[in-house]
Amino acid sequence: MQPKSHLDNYFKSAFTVDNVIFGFDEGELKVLLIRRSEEPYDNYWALPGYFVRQNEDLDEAAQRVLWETTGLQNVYLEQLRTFGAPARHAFGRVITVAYYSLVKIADFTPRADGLSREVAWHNLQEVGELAFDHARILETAIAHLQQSIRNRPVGFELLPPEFTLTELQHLYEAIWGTELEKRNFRKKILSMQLIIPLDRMQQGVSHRPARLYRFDEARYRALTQQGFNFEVRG
Amino acid sequence: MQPKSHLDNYFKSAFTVDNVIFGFDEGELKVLLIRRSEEPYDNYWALPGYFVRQNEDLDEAAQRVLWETTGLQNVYLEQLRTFGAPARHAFGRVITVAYYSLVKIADFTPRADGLSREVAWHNLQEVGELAFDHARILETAIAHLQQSIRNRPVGFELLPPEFTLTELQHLYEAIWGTELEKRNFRKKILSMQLIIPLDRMQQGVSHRPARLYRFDEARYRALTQQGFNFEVRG
DNA sequence: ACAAAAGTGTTTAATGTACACCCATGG
DNA sequence: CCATGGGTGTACATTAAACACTTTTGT
Repeated sequence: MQPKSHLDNYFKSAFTVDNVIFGFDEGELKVLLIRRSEEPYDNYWALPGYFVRQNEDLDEAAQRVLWETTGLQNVYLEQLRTFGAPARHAFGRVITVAYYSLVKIADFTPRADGLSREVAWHNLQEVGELAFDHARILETAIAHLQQSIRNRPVGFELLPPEFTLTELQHLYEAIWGTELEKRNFRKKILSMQLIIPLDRMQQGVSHRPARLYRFDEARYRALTQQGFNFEVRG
Repeated sequence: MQPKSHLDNYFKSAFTVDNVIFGFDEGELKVLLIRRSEEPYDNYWALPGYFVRQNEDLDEAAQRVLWETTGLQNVYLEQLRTFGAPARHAFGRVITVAYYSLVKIADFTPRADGLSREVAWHNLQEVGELAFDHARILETAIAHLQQSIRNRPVGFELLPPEFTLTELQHLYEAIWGTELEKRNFRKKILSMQLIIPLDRMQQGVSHRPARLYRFDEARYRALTQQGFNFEVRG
């Protein structure tokens, strides 16, 4: 590093990452929030996030901070957008890079950690006031998710490796807040030939067990490069 | 401001904005680059960008910096993505918020300003080595543009207020690098009822003058809120 | 045998695709 | 009167949308 004096004034900012973790469980779309244990906004519900360290890449930081605030690990995170209004943080200039993700709640047991008093899944409708500009970040994330699931198979990256068609359908329904027609949904999804039927079946349900499928990632990459457009409509 | 000592270490970063300005002229898609007049990467071609001031919002900064480096003003800019690899800047930790835009080249006369030696439009194919990670930022912007023009009427926000259908079609063709069928393109665009035919015609062309249209922004907002999906295919 | 969700096919409507000619203007 | 791009309609193929019943399993 060889700082130049006329630039010194610029090296006085901090930046954070904030994670919007959508959880999908029993057909419900939820968001993971922490209750803060630090000023400012001590005790408020907030998105799990914290400062990025000097030698850390943004994606890494998002992973680490999520781990430190909620105990969640190895979550697929995607950068959403950066929020940087000058007065958004009381302690100085802090811009935040927002990430978002969608995980299957059953796979994760979040717990409060050093940087939070409490961690909980909240129904999207029941989110009250949030710290900082987190309400706006959350809105942006919801809008982005609804858009992006339309044209890219986001769902597959976020569902468990093996899933049933009904689970996949419920995911779309939860995100869009609409109902889809079972036969048409299946026809459309299967016609893309992007998911592979497995020999395994659902276990331990008290009705006819559904077939499990997995996403054909190799084929998806190949098709995408040829200009293929994955598209599911609401 | 009431800085807390245990957080002081975090307030040592700087952030910049970098603008990917796509220009559209005579059916060609180009990108606006500056030749830097400062270390690091003195003399290299780069995206127009600079440090964000302490009391400036990000969107504002993008506008200002574009003005200072190229003389361009009132350009529609949209946030693209933030790049923050720890070693991407030699003088310290600098993350950059990338913006992108598409302007009609004829409307703007960029000129070198205080922060650049030279400003020029480059064909996308003829961009050589760039400063910092700007090549990667440019790639990301291209991919994003190709995607986003599919589902949102980005073109309208970026074309001049009055345009012909052929201009609109050329825009799509330039971005996707494909040819579109004239009749079908028109049918599709007109069937959305999102553009309004004007009484005015093109002037000073040595062939039948084309009708001018303008985008119906109010109707677009109304439809979008009802879940309407603008879609044009390549 | 019943409850509960899985799974499947066909008809109709809407949309996309391919294609060729006349029109208005300037030079 | 010629060159140039503007503008249009129709037939055919593909895709979306609507809709009801049979199958498999656990209890």
